[in-house]
Amino acid sequence: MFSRACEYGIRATIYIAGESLEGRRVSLKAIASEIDSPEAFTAKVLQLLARNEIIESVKGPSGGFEISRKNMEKIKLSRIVSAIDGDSVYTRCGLGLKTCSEKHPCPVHFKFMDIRESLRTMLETTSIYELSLGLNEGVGFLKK
Amino acid sequence: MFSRACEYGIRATIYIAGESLEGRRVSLKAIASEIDSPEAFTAKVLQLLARNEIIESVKGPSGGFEISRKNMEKIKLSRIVSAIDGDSVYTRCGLGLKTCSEKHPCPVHFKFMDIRESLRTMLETTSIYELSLGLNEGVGFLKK
DNA sequence: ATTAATTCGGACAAATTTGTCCTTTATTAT
DNA sequence: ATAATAAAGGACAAATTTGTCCGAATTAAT
Repeated sequence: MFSRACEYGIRATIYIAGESLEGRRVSLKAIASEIDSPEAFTAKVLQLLARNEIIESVKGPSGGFEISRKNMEKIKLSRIVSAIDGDSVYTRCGLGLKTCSEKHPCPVHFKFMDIRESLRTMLETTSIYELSLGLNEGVGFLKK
Repeated sequence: MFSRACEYGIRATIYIAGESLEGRRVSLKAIASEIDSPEAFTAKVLQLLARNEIIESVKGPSGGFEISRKNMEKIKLSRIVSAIDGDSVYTRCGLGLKTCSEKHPCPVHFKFMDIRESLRTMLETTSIYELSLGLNEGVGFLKK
């Protein structure tokens, strides 16, 4: 569904949000450890998210990553997915046809339409804030 | 969603089915041309499908690939997907967690559940036959 | 000012996926 | 039997994704 990079990105963002809600800024090291991802690779993903203004990064001692309450409410899952994987999840034909459309559908076009559409809706309406809520109450997990 | 190999595999199988319905066995060359895929790579995918008894292959002059009417009705999309991509589409956690489950859910688990489930249902109920029907009437397309 | 902590960014490396080429094997037709 | 045709299969190559390493830049604390 999503690339590894994207999975890490979503997990990292949710974790950062959870900590930000408690007033804590978190380091790369802590993030990679908490979401169980390779540190250096995760750094790249975080850079990308920061450049896309999904999270904020602060250099230097006591630096790290954070996300404002306002942003975690405003930013939806779809923003992260687009930033990392592009829009292929939404637009790519199920069978990989370049020109697939209502007017020129591949054989599975109408079968996939509803599923793709509900995925899109879900991604576009689910906020980071919402996803971070369960975390501190131990309802949702980001690793084993 | 699916790998390239899987996309080619589905397109190829649907094409073969469409031709088999008209009593024609088709060559690798014809398949690759008709579904607009790289020939040698498509050959590998077809081998895999044949080994999984999704299609039948015949060597020698006037050989090629075909699929019986009975099989195209019996075989569902899910068989092709499993054969080529494995079952990750069904089982892999949306965020890539090894241990995600109802009891130990990732933050998007319940958001994804319905979508994943309807995808599974769709794949498990859609037959090759069904998908090949539109083809010869020009309703569905396998390339531009 | 110096040092230490931390992200940034570039270059590289490994793994996986995608794709090609060529020889072998099976089958048909002559 | 022989030749021609087509898939099978192995080895290799290219592209992409995933992952690592290390020095540079920035910032905070002393």
